[in-house]
Amino acid sequence: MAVAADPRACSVARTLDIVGEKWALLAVREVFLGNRRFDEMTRRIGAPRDTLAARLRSLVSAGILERRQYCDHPARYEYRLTQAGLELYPVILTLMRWGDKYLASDDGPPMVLEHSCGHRLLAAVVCEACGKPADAGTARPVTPAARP
Amino acid sequence: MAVAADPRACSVARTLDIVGEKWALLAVREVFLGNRRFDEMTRRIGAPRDTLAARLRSLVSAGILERRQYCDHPARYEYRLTQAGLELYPVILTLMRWGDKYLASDDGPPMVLEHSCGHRLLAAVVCEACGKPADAGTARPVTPAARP
DNA sequence: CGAGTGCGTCCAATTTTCGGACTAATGAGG
DNA sequence: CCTCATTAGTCCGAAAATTGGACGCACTCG
Repeated sequence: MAVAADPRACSVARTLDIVGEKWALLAVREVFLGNRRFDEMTRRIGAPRDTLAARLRSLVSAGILERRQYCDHPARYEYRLTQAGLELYPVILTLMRWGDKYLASDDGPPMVLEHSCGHRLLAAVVCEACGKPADAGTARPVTPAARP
Repeated sequence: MAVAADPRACSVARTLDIVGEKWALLAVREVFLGNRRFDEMTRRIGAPRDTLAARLRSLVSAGILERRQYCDHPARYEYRLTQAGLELYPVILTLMRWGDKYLASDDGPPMVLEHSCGHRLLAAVVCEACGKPADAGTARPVTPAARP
């Protein structure tokens, strides 16, 4: 039998290497909320400027944000979401939903996604076939069969 | 006008205070995969034993995991998901899906969720009313109206 | 007895984070 | 002209967290 699998190489771990840190995801949240500028972000997030600057650099180099000049003379930059960044929405939404449910939320969701039909959008776990939302009860984790 | 809102109090930030760190979420992933024991976790996750021990303690005190004795004499403990922990599944799933899509995944998803009907479960953004999955195009972020 | 398993703790060295001060370029107000 | 405010960072020293490896203890198995 093979030796015990060393650190699992998995998509969750790889993703967390990039965004698995408080400030990173909060920076992405801020951009979603429309605050694309460094100063505003530090204020709304509460992160040390130093740390946020480092985080933004790594998010840019990971292709999640794009640093774009919006003013010439006192060259100023802002951050925008790339396609990859936009698709982090479900991650942020699921985190928010969990927090809304389990952590006293005296202020409610900081943001709401609206469907074209005008209703709220939620991040849910749904069945590929039925399309129906699944409760924890109806779900069953399946570990990929061990290779022979 | 009020002074610029200090660090936003939001569910995303509160949630990340607890699980917003690589090892924490990876520990939860391992328990989902059925590895409830300390030693096995350190091996599969690749975290320093010290750090993992600290993370497990904080996950327990946050009510996400439960530390339970499974052997008397050489008192041994294992970790199990509470209800709150179980409901982190969507978070892990969305992270996994993002990683599958954007980070070269030479090994595929490390786990699959199965619906009671036998099909795969996916994390999707769906409309609260229609229940239909929404593409990025049909979604529009709405910032809560600024209070007067 | 000696080795192995399981769940941690302890430690010293390194790395990160923190928060406040500081810079540089520009515009606004008096 | 002089000063203050804005914006996007950088620099710094102190404090905290992380790391990896060694160690401890309570067993069991052969």
